[in-house]
Amino acid sequence: MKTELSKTHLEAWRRYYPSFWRVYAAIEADLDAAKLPSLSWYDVLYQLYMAPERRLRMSELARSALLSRSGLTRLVDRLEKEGVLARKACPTDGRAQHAELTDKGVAVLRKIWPVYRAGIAKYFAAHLSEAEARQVATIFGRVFDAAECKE
Amino acid sequence: MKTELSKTHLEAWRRYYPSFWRVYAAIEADLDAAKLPSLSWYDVLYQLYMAPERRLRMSELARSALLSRSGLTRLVDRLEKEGVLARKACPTDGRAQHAELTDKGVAVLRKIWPVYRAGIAKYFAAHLSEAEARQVATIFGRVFDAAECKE
DNA sequence: GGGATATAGTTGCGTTTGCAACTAAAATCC
DNA sequence: GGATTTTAGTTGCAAACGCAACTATATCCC
Repeated sequence: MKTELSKTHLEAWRRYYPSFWRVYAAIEADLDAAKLPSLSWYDVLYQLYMAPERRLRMSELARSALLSRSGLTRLVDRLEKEGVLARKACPTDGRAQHAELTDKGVAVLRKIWPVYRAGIAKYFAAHLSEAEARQVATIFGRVFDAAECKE
Repeated sequence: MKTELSKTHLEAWRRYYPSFWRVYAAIEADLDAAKLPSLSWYDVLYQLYMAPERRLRMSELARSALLSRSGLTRLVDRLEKEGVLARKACPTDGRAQHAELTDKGVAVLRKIWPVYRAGIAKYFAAHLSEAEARQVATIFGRVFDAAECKE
């Protein structure tokens, strides 16, 4: 595994890293201003929305929503209390729980999305040409896949 | 301010956003495994290291280290307790405090950097050609600058 | 120059998160 | 098939952060 770092690559990181935080904070601020839940909610609900039967096991959800297992447990506690998802025991594995999106969850997702989309457009997409967007997708798709398995 | 979002741009976001979290988590994990302080420490110390006379006002530091003012106050509390920086009253403005990097702070910075650099190389740079790195720098420089002033 | 306003930093408090330890249910192994 | 190990999820606890309120100093404006 190579650990050298060219000046060019370092420069790329030095711009990429803080820009992410700014964009992220700006989008969160917009959601908050619209009295909507934060991106962590959206991430979980969206993963469920995409999943077959709108349900996932807790551990799968933790992985795809980029949270620790304990972090997810607490987040699902809050989401369940709000009624946007429900825990269901897994019929085939007594240890497992499924988190299942409710209709209310779908509705919440649909309320968040316009604001989220506008944030992505304003703080991110507005500064990329179509060609650049394609490149960014390619590059970070690669980065994402490589980071899947640790080390 | 445009808020439409092409499929291409959306796809770019959908790869960019989670890849950042994975890379970030992987680097933090490496730092933690090496019993080194986290990136938030590095960010603050590095900003001071780059600043004239290795010192910055709290509010400047908060902005450049991407933290809220209160968050910075607490972080500087911890850093000061570790002796890697020191608060100094500002001679020209009785309200202001300077955070000033100590020699120990420089030493800590130098201990963190090799691990951080290796993380950037492994999880990020290894997946970008030189040309792509230049483009990423250009693109996210633009994104960063635009996000400077809200709305 | 003195009262109103703005700015710098800190503090109280609540929220969110992760690690490590724990419980319970598979899966493995002899 | 019963003991051991692994896996799924939860819980105790502490760390880190942000918002709103607060204190102290500076600036503005008449």
